[in-house]
Amino acid sequence: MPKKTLKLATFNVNGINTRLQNLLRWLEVEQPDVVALQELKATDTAFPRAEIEAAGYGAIWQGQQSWNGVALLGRDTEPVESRRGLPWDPADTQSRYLEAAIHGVVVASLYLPNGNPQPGPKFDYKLGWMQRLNRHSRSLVELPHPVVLMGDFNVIPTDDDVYDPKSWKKDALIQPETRKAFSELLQQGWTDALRDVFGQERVYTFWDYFRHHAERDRGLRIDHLLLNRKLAGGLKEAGVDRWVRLEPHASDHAPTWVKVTI
DNA sequence: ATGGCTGGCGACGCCAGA
Repeated sequence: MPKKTLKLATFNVNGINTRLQNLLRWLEVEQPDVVALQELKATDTAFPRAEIEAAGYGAIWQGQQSWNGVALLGRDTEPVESRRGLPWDPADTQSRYLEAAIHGVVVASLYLPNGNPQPGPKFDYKLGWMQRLNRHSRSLVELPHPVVLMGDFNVIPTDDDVYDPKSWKKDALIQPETRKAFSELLQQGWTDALRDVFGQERVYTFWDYFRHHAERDRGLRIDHLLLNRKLAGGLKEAGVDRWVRLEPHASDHAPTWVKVTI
């Protein structure tokens, strides 16, 4: 079968309705084939289905009032849903995980809990969620099909992934327990695509709204695309559409992507 | 060491984000 090239992207939109024009403009300019969205901050009925369809994308979503919410988009195709929510905790009602087959790739859109303040119950929830993710991901990494886990992981993997590690010392995103859980996930056999492509070079995906951090490129790398063995062999390029972060009324995250052949 | 910014909720201040 002839190989095809796909652009797979993840974007924490920080409110899909608040930032719909930013999202639509990015889709039009960059034309990704597969998109994972996080932080919809919208209920299921408030999802802007018509506008997304008019832009040329099929979509599935898992909304929630006020917070969280994840979605998957396929350019000129309807995602085929394979999972909604992580297994093993029926009491967890937060909308943070959605999985589907799109253009021949198994794709997860995940919004890992922030976990602040730490220590405390929110940090415990984060670590528990990571344990469940790692348990579920073991069933995906060795699949003979291409698989990508992408989203806002809320993990700063190393001190090279933050403009100033000292100022984030107490943050849940940088704690040893957080990093250990993420490292254990990678050790299952996942490829951290941005780090693989950029090597030692600095690359960020999030810049907070304070002190003109976006313009000064003082950011964090917390949005990740993890490729299973089958997909990692086809990794060609990776990048961050930082221009989206510099637009008026922007999300605090930028779209982060890979180009792969399958 | 702290607070700086932004948005949702629902009624002006509080919470959550990272």
